[in-house]
Amino acid sequence: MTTYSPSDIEARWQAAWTAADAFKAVPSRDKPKYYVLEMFPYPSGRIHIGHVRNYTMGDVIARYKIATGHNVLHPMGWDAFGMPAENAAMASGGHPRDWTYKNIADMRDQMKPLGLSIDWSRELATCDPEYYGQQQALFLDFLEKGLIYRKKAVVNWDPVDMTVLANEQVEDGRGWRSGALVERRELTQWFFKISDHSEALLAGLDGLDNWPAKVKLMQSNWIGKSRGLQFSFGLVNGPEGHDRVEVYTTRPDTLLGASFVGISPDHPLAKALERDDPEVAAFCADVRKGGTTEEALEKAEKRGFDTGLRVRHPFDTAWELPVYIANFILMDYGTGAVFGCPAHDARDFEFATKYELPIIATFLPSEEAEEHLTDAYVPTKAERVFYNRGFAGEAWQTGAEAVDAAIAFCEANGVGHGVTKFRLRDWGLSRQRYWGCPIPVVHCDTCGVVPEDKANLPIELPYDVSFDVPGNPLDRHPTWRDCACPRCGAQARRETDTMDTFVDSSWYYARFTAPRADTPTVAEDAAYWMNVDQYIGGIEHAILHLLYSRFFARAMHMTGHLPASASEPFDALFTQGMVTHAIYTTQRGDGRPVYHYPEEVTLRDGGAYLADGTQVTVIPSAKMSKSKNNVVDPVNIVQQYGADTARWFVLSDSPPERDVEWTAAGAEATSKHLARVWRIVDEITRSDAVGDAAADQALLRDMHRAIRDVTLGIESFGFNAAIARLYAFTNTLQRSQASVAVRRQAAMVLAQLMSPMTPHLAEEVWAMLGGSGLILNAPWPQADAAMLVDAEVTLPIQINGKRKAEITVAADADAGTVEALVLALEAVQRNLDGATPKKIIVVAGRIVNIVV
RNA sequence: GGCGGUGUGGUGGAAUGGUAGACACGAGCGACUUAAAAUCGCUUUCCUGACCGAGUGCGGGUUCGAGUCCCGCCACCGCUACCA
Repeated sequence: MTTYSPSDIEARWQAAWTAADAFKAVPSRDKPKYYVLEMFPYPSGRIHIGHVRNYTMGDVIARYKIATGHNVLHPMGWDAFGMPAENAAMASGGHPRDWTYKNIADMRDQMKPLGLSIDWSRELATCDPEYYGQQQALFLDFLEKGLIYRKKAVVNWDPVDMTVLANEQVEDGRGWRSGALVERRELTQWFFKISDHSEALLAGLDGLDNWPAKVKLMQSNWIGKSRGLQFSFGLVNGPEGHDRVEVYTTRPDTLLGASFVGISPDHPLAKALERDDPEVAAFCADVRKGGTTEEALEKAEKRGFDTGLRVRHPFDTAWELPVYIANFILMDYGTGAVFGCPAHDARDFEFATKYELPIIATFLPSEEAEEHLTDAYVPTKAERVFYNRGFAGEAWQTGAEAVDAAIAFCEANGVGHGVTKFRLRDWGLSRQRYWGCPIPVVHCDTCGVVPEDKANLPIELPYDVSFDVPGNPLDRHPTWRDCACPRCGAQARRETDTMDTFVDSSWYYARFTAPRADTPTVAEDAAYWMNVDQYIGGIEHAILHLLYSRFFARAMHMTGHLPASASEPFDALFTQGMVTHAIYTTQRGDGRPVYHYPEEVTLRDGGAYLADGTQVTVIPSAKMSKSKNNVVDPVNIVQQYGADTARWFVLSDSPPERDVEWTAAGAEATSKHLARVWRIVDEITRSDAVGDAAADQALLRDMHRAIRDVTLGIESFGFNAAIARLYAFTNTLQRSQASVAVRRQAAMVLAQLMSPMTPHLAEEVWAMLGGSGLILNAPWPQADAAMLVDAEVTLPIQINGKRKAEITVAADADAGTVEALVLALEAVQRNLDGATPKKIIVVAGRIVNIVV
């Protein structure tokens, strides 16, 4: 062979790894274990370049850990349940199962050429009965432990598709697929009691030192802990059965600024009024109909309905406040009722202005400040303000102090009590769909809701279903639904709801430790492999997936499926950025955009043009999207340049947490660089040059520095920095006049340092240079500390902070010596121009600064 | 609205408070070649012929020394949202 030929090299080394069973993970006490996991993919049918980046990062870590003597677990699976499979079945008449397994096979075929160090013997799909049967076992254990319960809940119901929709599937009040107006329906559904663990899930974040602060913050905001006062207003003229309105507030210090009470249209009191008053009913119906999208809410005007009811202020029974039903009050937060304090809340201010309600300031920025407000005054709680209508604490205090004082005062005076609330609500897991894990319970007329016997698991999805009629096919299946009650044996009905697919992904990391076991986990294996040492995935899963997984790990511990030490299952988390690509667009005559494929566009003179010379607008760094014609298909890239080029490119240039832009020129350049490495090595194998000792030393010194820098780069997820360093080391090697023996040694180290990123080329080069065995198993090179120390250092010399000269001195020269040498320099004397230095700062090995 | 992040050459981006622009892309020049491609070498922040000088979004500050720390703005991006 005379040139670098990736297709040949890559196939050969992948076969060698497979033959050696190189990635099979087997527990062993000889080495420390290391579990690296990338978020598993949804089997859409095509891998995306973003997957390549995600899995390459995991692979770099995995291969580096193998080289540093770890026993590595690096598994792969498929998040295989979910709507797209059913949508495909509805659209083209196939079966979700066939569609899914076909996609899995296709994607596996696309992934294998990437040469990832995956233990494929542990592969699983969440739609395998082997997997979801164990998930059903978990469900039953959770149910028994009280971690799951049933309650009525309002859902978005699509009357045409006869299905429940997630919030994000509702667009402008209509179902995203059917376009039908979505109704709010109350259904009895299953819930995980995740809210019981709010405090623990919040506190647990503190220990996650190797998680991005951003993700922890997002979770913390989502859990939403708040401290406030809950109390009730006495109703003066309430309807039958209603003598008070319970409210929750985080600002009890503003109680004397109350000017109205607002209740949600879904509040029991509103519902009571609705029954007798058509006007109230009309208002509530109108509000409920309003769009639920963010934009609609943003623009929605504050609207209220004066019920005519009055409440008494808790501090002054003569003081009465009106009760409004208002469109901006949510039933499912707090108590579904608030007291409005227009002076210190923007929403209440807008509302009060519209309905001409009093605006009473309770605190002001200063004692002299104007009491009449033109806008809500809402400083942060940490700010110290003057309470002109304070009732607890000092006149001058921070909002936080005032809240604490107000709660204490109210409790002492029998007005409500301080409470801690969480925003986090219980996790509804019921989905009225076919392609999901069946909920293993039975409805019996005599026994009620009865859990299935574990012996009957898995409750398998029936294959003989059709999607030609809207609704859940399980609901109308002729036989599957009918079963015997596990308790009394009488004829009963199976639950036809299936589980939210977030359930599937909440414990797969644990299942990977014993993927074929006939229990959800095996204590021994879980104890050995857990926790995940490094988890890698997209920031889009920062909240739900990671929070649910943390909850599941705790619940699995409570039910004996995981050790307590695995309650926080992911020791370290890394969230990687996307791979983007420019969009090329021109305008049609009617002004609508036309998107062009990258291969149709030529770049020249700083502009982009079509073949006919039309100038093209370039939108850089856009998310890849089929409709914008800017998707780069990894399969094409691997065919054209090889997997090593794709892997190297997605890691280079940009820091891993940031987006990286795929450019054809960049891929081309990467490929050339890898070919250059191959050529350098090829030349070394045919050379017999005798170098000089100085060149040998210089090359070896840079080699040891490269070992240090690349090792640090990989360990700190600085893959782009590691790659930059490898370029530099390659340049040094190429230009080196060192002897063949030393250049061979340097080239072998280069191969090792490159091996996590470009494993195939590394193996090839290693073999060419006469390395023994697989480079994969060769121990990671160690930097020799003695080679990292220079005898001399070059220091920049600044005068008043401006660089004016430099000096090379012995590395261990003391400050006095350096100072004398510096002052003697002609360049320094010239720049000083006769002035006397006031002070000379010598930072050893760094810099000299002369102050005049 | 809230929370968070980011602003550095033509481009992607480097820089434990210590020589700003590593490394790469692109561009330019040269060598090799009949020629091109490939390859190799050199140049490439701005101003200047060169020196000098200026320079990390803008304005201040701390420091012997600031891209980095602090204060106040501006712009862009992400997440989140009537959460009482």
